[in-house]
Amino acid sequence: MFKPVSSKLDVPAMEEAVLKFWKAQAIFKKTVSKRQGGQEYVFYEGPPTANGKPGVHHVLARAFKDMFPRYKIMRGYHVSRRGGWDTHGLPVEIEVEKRLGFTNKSQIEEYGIDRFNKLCRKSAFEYIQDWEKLTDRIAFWVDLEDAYVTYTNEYIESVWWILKNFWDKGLLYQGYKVVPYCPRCGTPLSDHEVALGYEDATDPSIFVRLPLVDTPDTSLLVWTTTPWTLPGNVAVAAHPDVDYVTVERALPDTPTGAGGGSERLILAKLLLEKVFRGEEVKVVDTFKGRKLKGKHYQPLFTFMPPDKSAHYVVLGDFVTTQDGTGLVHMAPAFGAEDMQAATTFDLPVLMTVKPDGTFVDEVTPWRGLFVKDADPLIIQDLQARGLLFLTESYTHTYPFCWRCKTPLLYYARQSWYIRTSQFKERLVALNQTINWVPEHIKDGRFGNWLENNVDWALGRERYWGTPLPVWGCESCKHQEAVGSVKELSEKTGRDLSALDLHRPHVDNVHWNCPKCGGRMTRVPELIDCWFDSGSMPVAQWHYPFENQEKFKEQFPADFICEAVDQTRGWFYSLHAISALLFDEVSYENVICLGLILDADGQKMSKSKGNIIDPWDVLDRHGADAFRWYLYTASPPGNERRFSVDLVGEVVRNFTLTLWNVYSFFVTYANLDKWQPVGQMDNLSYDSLDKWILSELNTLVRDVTHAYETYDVPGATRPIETFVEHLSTWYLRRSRRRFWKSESDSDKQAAYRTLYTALVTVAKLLAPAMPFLAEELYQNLVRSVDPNAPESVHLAAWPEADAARIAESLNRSMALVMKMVSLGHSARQKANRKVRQPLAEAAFSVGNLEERNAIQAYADLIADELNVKHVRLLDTSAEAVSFEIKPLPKQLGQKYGNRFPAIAQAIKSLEPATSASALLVGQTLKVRADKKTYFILPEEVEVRALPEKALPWPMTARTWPPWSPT
RNA sequence: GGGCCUGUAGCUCAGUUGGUUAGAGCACAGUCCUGAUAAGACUGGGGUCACUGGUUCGAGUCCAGUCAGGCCCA
Repeated sequence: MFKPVSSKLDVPAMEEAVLKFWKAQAIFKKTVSKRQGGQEYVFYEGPPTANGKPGVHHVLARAFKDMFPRYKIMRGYHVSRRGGWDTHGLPVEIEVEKRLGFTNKSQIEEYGIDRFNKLCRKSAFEYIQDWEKLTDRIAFWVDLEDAYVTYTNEYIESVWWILKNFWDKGLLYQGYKVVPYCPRCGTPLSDHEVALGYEDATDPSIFVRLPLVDTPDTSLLVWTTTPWTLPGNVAVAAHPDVDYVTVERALPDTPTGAGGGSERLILAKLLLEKVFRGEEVKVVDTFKGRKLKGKHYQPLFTFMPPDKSAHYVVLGDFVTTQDGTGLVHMAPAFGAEDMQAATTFDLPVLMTVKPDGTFVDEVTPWRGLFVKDADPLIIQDLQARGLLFLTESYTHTYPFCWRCKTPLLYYARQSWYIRTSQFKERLVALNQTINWVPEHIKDGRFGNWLENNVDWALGRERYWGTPLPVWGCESCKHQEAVGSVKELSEKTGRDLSALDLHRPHVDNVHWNCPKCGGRMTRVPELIDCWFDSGSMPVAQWHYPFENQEKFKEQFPADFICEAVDQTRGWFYSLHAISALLFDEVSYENVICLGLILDADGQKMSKSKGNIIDPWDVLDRHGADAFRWYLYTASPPGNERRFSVDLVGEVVRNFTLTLWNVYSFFVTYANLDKWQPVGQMDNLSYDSLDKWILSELNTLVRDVTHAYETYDVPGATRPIETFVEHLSTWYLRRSRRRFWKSESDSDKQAAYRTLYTALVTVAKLLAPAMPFLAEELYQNLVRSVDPNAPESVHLAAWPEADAARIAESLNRSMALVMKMVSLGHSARQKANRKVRQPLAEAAFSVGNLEERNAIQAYADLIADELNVKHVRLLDTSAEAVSFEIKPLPKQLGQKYGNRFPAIAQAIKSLEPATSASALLVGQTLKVRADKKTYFILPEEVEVRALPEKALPWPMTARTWPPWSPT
């Protein structure tokens, strides 16, 4: 006996019961332990920060992360699924700062870094119980008991080992980085902070002449909205492949008395109109930008003598012809691209501005003046010297400090870098071996990001994070990197194994400089916390200090999965670190998820108040429906609109349909005391059984293939279609077989077929709907077979039986369903209820396979339509009217632009004559455009129409007339 | 401002290398069925395929541009 099943289903209650069962029997642990020795399948969990409540987007990621390990376990693989927590970084610090009411970094130092970091450590796990509860409820099976935590000494030590490795290879260096910087607060701002402060601002927009040294009366014309950066100018950039022109223009009289005459200006050809706006200028020369390379110009200002060659034209692809003149003024201290160019071309960096945002003393006229306030004075100066071509104002969005509203400056600060750009080629090549879902990320967003790789800016001037393990001598500047605690102990001669590797403790570790005997002190920086998470393949095992074997076994990952915002985050940091460290990829397959939007397509955010609490969904509709919705609603890479009601639809449409079939089966199987014993081969299956078994095995084949290729909709949507067919066609058509009193072999076959379908569906469903699958499995399998695996998640994945797949049978039944549907439609149109028996349904179908199908299933169709007879029409004899439709695909491709005329000519022929010729395979002769064409039978479609227009719609090659009794 | 993605029915989504009259589910209305009944069958209304232009005999599909939304970067 199966456990009796109510046709009513309380989803959340069922799921809670399954959860209890899993917990009581430690099923998750068994899915790991029972596969010991199986081939390893490696999944990396991208560590979340648990200092905020988990939301719907976390359910999304975890649902997708969960299904593949479950699938692989059913295929016999061993999957560790170790969890992890990301605990460092600015978000944690900001949270604590807010709580303490701090607005400024110096307050943290006054408060004490030690105390501050203790609070951060706590805050990082603020919501850990929420996370654990949700993870449990949605059945994301991940090992949280043994999760790695990025703030542990072991983790940090492994990160240090990586950094030391990079140091030894010469990949770690100190350089300038241009950062958004608030001169009032005296601190750089993170991207996150910059994003808070964008406002519309009006700045000067000026065009300036830079006279060429060796070409008289000729100047480069450059454009800037930050005149204060001009004293820092060291070069001008031009695009090598853009067309530039030299123009000649009459020089107006000027206040300086330089009146009359003419001048020559150089600028991009495309921007002529924008710059001169109708002024008559004469183009005297046109050339590619690369011709300008190396041309020297007279510096605008000479306050600071450059220590390297400067004031000439360099070439760069970053130059655009959107605005300005196509010649870009470069001040490396005040622009990221400028700094990049300075590195590339070995240009000097002129620091004309002090950290408080005022000019240095060398800039004599404006010394001590806030740079933005100096803009008008600089413009005046240029004007007076005849160097100003044009000045106006320009409104654009510009970042301001979110605390104090001071305009931010882009300002060069010293920072630490990793030479990733040196490995660009390898990063790109390795990426080509990764399977990206969706595919466009590989060469699109991620590929572009790698192509434009710049060195990884590693340093952070913060408190709560992994300290950069570089010590420098206070006197001779000698620097050393430290790769382990042991090494640190050896250097200091003290046992430091108990040292907390965070600030401020590591800052208090000193030793004597081996070069000069001076004091070695750690550099102040922490590292970017993305480096922490990207180190996870190594650091989660405390490799290489421990777990050598474990690491080898668990690297690289077969599968990772995160949302698209991780392209430059975790996806990159994992990729970059393993490429530099091992010259290998760290993941082979990756699903990159789109973001979740609210029902109006807006991003969910706390400030908009449009956050959906995942518990609202779980409590109403359960985890299975939630997961199923996420898998089936749209492809994983798409953004998705989300609402609680959409999940409810899954329950009504899919869960309940399947449940109805299941409860029907259990009800009647119990009445008949039917048990799934004996062989399934020696039963007399009827055609319906054979069909649904064929569909079932097709389903197994397709779903398996989809799982193997990380195609989530392909692994789920077909199950919906199958269950729909199982319920509304197989079961509806087979009910009488279950009801009848005698227990003949037909009934046995029906039970066996339905049972097989349900059990197989339960298994196919297990990775996606783990609860419902378990519920079905326990009752259908475990209750009758105590030797079966204890859980569906320990069962073997079904194998498709190719011998049972009959594609032609699948096609035939699809046709039969369509015929029946047309029959119903005809009844409806003619107002003949199904209850009223009719004498005959006659079908006109074209090809032989379809004719055979209708004959084979004539009884079924007759029963379904309540007619005495099903008959095939003999088109040539019975259908007295024809329509000839030219097929554009065939004729269009063959005849191109003559197609419309030919189509017209075909239609104007007498249809009956054409049809009779075509139906016996003859060609059709038509004249169009004074030419003769021979139309082949396969190039047109012959439609048979009933003699008089009947009131139901025709579909291609098919129509069912009826004759009332 | 740049890169990538998205835009098809009220909602969620399909739509093959360009090819007949653009589909499905849900929702709504009507009819039927009823020994699964919070299920099922059929019908109907509902679309300027975001917009503009181009290529083509033919564009939801290809190209260019615009608009809207999203993410990342500046």
